[in-house]
Amino acid sequence: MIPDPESFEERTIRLRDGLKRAGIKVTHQRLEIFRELVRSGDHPDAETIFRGVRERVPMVSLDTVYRTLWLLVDLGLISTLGPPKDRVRFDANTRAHHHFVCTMCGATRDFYCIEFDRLNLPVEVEESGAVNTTQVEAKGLCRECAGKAVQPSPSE
Amino acid sequence: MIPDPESFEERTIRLRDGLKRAGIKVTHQRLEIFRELVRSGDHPDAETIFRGVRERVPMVSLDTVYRTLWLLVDLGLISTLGPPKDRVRFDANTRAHHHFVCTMCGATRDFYCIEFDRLNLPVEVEESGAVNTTQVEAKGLCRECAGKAVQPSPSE
DNA sequence: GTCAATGCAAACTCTTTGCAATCTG
DNA sequence: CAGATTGCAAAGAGTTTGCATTGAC
Repeated sequence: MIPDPESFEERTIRLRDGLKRAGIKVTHQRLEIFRELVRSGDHPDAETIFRGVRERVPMVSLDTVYRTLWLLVDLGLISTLGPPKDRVRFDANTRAHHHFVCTMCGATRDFYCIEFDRLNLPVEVEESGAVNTTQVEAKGLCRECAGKAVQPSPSE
Repeated sequence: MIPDPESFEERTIRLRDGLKRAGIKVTHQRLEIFRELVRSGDHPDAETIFRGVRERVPMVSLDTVYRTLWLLVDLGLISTLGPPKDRVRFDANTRAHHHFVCTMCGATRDFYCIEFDRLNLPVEVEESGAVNTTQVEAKGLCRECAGKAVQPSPSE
């Protein structure tokens, strides 16, 4: 089982480093919020992180959790699942299919590829649960956004 | 280019059929909301669908759009992107990785597979945009949910 | 000591719900 | 015609913001 390519300690150091490099203060709350997120195997929402952090930092408030998480997203130290700040989106396609997702605008288009419908997964995945289907998400810039050609803030 | 395995007309018929079979009335609004969703190549949120439908059914209201969309989701005629009714979820893992997602509780765990990081895509995908990375989402039941062993309503 | 960061509470946005009027089958 | 469905408006949830106090550097 390969749970993590980076240890807990390594990640904490990476966080401190990332914050300092951006000239941002390393507070107790930020550390604990990040650690709570790292510790959680699945990918929790803000409220779940909040509850976890509160056990060690009882004074922490939910809005600090939100602010910290978005700060870390902006710094590229963490990310969100799916398009950032999602509203619910709907899909009229009930067939097995895959998605092209624009990382800029979030536009998502279907494509088909039978091979992708049931990919051969690494054995460790079985530890998480029983897989029924696989779906590929191809991420990139859609034509419209590529046309705009406005590079978002390059982080490095 | 294989834009759609099913034509617009076929899908409309499928909708009528699905509604009737469930003993649910086929209203003008439901038809138009569904058609608007089918027409849209990317996967719109409720408000976008609302704006589109309103051009042809000016009286339609946003809450009807929501109600209809969730109705169709319940009937299995459409689906949502990502876990239904999502809050924003966060990911502390900045490395290339893939996800196991539980279709029941939404728990999402990372796994690693270098082959999946850059899959060979069908050529038509290029029409949507320039792909940078590929990410695999393996869907199934996590151990906890499998333990509960409560089968959700089997649709067929 | 200075200025960013926090906690609180109120605001905001997206989504859902209750009810009388309307429309489908 | 009966009962489901709609539109309206108001409520609910999740998330964000303004401001005085607290804490990191």
